[in-house]
Amino acid sequence: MNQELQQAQQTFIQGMIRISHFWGFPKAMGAIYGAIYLASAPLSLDEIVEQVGVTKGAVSTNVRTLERLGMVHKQLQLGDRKDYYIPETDFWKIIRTVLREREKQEFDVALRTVDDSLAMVNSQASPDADPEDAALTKLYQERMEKMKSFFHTLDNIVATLLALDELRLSTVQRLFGKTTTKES
Amino acid sequence: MNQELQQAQQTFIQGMIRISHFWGFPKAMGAIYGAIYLASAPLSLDEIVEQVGVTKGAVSTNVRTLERLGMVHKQLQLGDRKDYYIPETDFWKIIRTVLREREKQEFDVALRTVDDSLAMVNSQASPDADPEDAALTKLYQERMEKMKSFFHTLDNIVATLLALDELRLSTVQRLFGKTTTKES
DNA sequence: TACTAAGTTTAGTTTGTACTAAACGTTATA
DNA sequence: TATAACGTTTAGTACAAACTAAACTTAGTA
Repeated sequence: MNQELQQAQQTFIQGMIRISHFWGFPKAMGAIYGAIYLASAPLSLDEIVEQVGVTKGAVSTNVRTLERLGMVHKQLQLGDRKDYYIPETDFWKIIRTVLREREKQEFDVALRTVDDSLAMVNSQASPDADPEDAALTKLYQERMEKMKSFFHTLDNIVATLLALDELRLSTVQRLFGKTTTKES
Repeated sequence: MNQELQQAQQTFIQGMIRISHFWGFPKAMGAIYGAIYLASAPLSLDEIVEQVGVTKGAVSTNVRTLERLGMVHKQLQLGDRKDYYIPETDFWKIIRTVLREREKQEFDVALRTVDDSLAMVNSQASPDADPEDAALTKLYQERMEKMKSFFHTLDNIVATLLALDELRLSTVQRLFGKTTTKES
């Protein structure tokens, strides 16, 4: 590979590292995806090690996370014990998987926690002898209820996105400036 | 404050801690917002310290971040040197500020990095003597271009959200299940 | 002009987490 | 059945980031 290409690849991978880190994923994960994304052929674990410069162990775990998030796909070859990886290049698909695999659970937990604390307030046995407590109860109810319904709205938005099949998604794309769909 | 209310508050704050951590913010930040959000009156720094149980220094820096993100507002009182804080309770507003303050910059950086590496590929001086390099150049161009336009689309979506004023935003809310607008 | 009451800054510590190095399992091959 | 070629797991390390404790402003007050 000539110098310029190599440099372009390195810059690109640096970008992926930064993005990965920003979103709270391991930096190596971004680098690995970058390497796979710019590979002209499916990459084996050792080839990734070579290109990215982290140990096999780290690549092993990170590439597995990438697969769980639907960002890469394992490709086995008959008569070859190595695992090969190819990139998922449909970013809308990736977003949906990530939302399902990572965000959704955490949304649910957040929702549930607020629900729980609201339930605690509502289920107060004694009818607030202290007038100050009565006022506080009312405030808690209002504030928690407000956050609860906000989370519900978010949850609905995410659920809607997840329910959209690829065809419908292209509507979103058209709305906001179409992404090239042409595949290499 | 009676036992049940206190427990509800603690549960709620735990939830805020978790959410904060999940989104890559300091845990104390979530706790502090939780405390301010459930306060019946503006809280001073020392009151926050007392309720959340972290040192003044930490509260000072975290509360400043919260203010920058538009999640709380400083409220000064005449003849009182203390700073008091009240919560921003319009979550859509918060989302917009956070997008502007935090996400937007990072999006831009991501976009620029991909642009840069694509530029490197495009500006290759020599017209690829090696046919393998020529093929790789084409691949790089296609893949990088694809990601670039994806980021552009995302950028447009964010820009659109930021451009929406509150009135328009309520449309979004109505679409996906309305959030209580009533204020306490 | 010293003293107090506030918020901020900083040096040092703690802690969580990603990574390394190496041991480990497993499967194919000689 | 030993050896080699894989991927995985684990014990230990390194590092970044958040927090603590305390020094440092700054402004108002005795």
